[in-house]
Amino acid sequence: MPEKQQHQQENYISSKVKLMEERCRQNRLSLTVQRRTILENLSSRTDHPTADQIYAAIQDRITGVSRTTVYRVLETFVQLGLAKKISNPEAKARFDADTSRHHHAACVACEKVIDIDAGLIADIDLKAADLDGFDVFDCSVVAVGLCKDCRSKDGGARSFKFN
Amino acid sequence: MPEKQQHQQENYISSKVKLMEERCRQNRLSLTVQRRTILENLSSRTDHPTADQIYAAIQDRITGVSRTTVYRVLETFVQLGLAKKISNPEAKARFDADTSRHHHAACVACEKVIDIDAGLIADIDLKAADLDGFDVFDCSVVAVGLCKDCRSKDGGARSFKFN
DNA sequence: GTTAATGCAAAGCATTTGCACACGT
DNA sequence: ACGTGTGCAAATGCTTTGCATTAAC
Repeated sequence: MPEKQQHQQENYISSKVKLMEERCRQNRLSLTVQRRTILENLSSRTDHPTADQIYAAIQDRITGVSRTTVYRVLETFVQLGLAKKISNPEAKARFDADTSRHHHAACVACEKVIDIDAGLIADIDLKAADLDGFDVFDCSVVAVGLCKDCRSKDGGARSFKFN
Repeated sequence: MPEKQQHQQENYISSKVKLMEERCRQNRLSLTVQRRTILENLSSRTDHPTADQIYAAIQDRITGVSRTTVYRVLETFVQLGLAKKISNPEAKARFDADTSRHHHAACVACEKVIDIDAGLIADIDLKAADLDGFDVFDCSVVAVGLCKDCRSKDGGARSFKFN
């Protein structure tokens, strides 16, 4: 890695860690070695690792970390807005007999999935995007949020606060 | 349900079943009660059920169906292009320290997830869509396909053939 | 000193697999 | 008859939970 790029990378990671420290203080969460190490690892990579891949990667840095901790810490990061969990609200496969192109909105509270009519959203044009040789079979929009019913029940409770 | 709507619904379901029969014959797959019942159930609903929800729903229609069969039949339907599996390529949570809006392309073969720069895709405008009171926190495009590497390995093998 | 976080082992779900039997063709 | 599909039970894999111990504030 060229020197300059490496410096930028280090800056990025340390600013991420600083942000975490700030948000942890705001929410009376402890600053632990595990949280720092996991965030450093996650910020240093762009491959969207699974919890287990992070667990494997930090073994040599902290001996004796448990998988459990990795899962818990990552969940905390998501709630603190420091990381995103992708492609998976509630890790269950859902099926749809409607194979025509349309989009989905998933409610984080009740797990309901509603359809969004494709005609009402401008066509997604992937042509301009750099897909690095990716051959796209299917492509759709996934919105994540709170449905009408759950919205009226709890104002969209976010566990932790941050700006 | 109004009479007319019910007729349309029944037509839709039976045409789905006919399509399945056609594609099963094309691929030397047997026409079984289970396949018919599961497809009828899936086509009659718009709530994107999980395998287990379908399993529960068909209990009174075929006593003694097994969960296993429901999973297997649904998988077959996906391969026959009769149904879609949504929000879940490989049911594993993946994390991303980059919380800025961007999109993802997931490879069905190697499970790799690559980023698509949001700037290169026209902004998704959900305003026109009928979201039925849904409060969207986050919204992104998920593309599913074959990455460059896997594309060169196997030509994008599809298990079954259909038009 | 309190409160919160960690590690361990065990439990919990969703999903898959191996194998014998039953069914569709 | 033959090949496929099904059901069962057990296995697998990811993730969560309860509880005692340890670390952070």
